[in-house]
Amino acid sequence: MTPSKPAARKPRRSYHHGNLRRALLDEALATIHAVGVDGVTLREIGARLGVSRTALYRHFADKRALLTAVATEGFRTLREQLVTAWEAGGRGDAAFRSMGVAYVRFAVANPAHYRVMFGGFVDPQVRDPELTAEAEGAFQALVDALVSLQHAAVVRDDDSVLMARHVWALVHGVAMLGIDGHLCEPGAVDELMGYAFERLRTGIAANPDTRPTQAR
Amino acid sequence: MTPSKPAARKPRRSYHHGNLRRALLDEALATIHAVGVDGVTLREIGARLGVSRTALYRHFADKRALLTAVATEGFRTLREQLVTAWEAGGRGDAAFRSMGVAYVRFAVANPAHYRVMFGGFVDPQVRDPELTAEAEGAFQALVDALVSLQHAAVVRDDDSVLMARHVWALVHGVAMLGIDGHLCEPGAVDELMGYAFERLRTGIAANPDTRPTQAR
DNA sequence: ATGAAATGTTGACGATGTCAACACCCGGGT
DNA sequence: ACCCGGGTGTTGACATCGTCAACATTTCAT
Repeated sequence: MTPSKPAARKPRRSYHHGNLRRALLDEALATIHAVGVDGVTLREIGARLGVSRTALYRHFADKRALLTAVATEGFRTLREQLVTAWEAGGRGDAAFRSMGVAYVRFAVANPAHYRVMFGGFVDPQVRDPELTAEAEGAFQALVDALVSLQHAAVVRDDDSVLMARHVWALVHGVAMLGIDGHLCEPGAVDELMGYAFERLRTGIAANPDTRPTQAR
Repeated sequence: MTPSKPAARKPRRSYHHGNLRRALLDEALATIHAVGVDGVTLREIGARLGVSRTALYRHFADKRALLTAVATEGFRTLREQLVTAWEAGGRGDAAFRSMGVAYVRFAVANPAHYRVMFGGFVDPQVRDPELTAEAEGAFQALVDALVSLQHAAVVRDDDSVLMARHVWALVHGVAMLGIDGHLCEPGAVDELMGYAFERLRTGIAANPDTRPTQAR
């Protein structure tokens, strides 16, 4: 590509690093956040940690495995923020909305990281089991909240998953459009989220008659 | 990365190629479709066209410019397919749903191309004007359809844009989740689309009273 | 203490994007 | 008819990158 930076080196006392795997993940994430995923270079990351290029190969199979691990951690963080928003918001209607806001905020605040999670850097067709598990964990936070919201209504599990997917697709779409600059006017993301959740709210607990399956 | 293919060369009679720019775009798109965007190599593409690497630089500033052009064409064909679905479907309720299906179908049928359009391969922060225009054209197809659907109701323009963005985020989210394998069960994408559009339908033309003005 | 396993290093290789310098070819002005 | 300028394609070279093989060092179990 284009030129490169001088790469600050950091010495280290012992031959072994201590916890290189952890440090590699942190450094990779920092780099992704700073200059995007294309700026991630095994040599540069190694240099920054005062370690040689290829040291990484004792902890990850290859570059993609590193990015997969970063993506996995992203899903974990995302789930934590979703759960926090849900619980801090009082596990009610407003809390659910607040989950959605937290989701989009995570994506917009860490666009490059979010892209690593969803941008196909990871997954040609073989899905990493840890990544899949963590991604499903984040999704489960949505499902749990929805189920909790509907405790009064009689709903089949399938419907909860479907609703959660609906919400997921929506916030994911808003996040992606936001990241890609398709909602460039200031406040457009928030406005859209407000509109979408208002639309959503009028159907989750209140109107079982608008459900297609008619579960009553 | 890993190995590579022998790269079929194609001779050519005249020194000049004729329409290399067009051929480069087609070949790039074919490669993207076949092996993904990481498989796109200037050398390989050149070889396939019976032309030397760097020939590309007479038609595009660099690799990214090529991908940007591919993304631009993606938005153009997407818009065409959306408009076709809308018109062929009779410009009514069903046609609108059919637009959504067409959108998701385009993404799922051409995942790698779709990723080039949205995956941030293009846009560090500087948005290409042609790309932006074409993307807005595709979005406009949604807005137009929505406005047409609401010809009876009294709606401000802002609301139409907002609704269109809502729909866009939704189908974009469904498409992305589908592409990324987060909806892996067969039929999950269609099921989700059905559910989401059922939800959508009950609010576009019918219920002006569910607009966000009043709470609860 | 000793050998094995874990961890880190160096050297090398092929592939890639890109630049500079050069070669070819077509069309318009004389 | 000439020629010559700009558009188009080529070759050579370079820096960078991911990765492998072979080697060095450290840690740990016995």
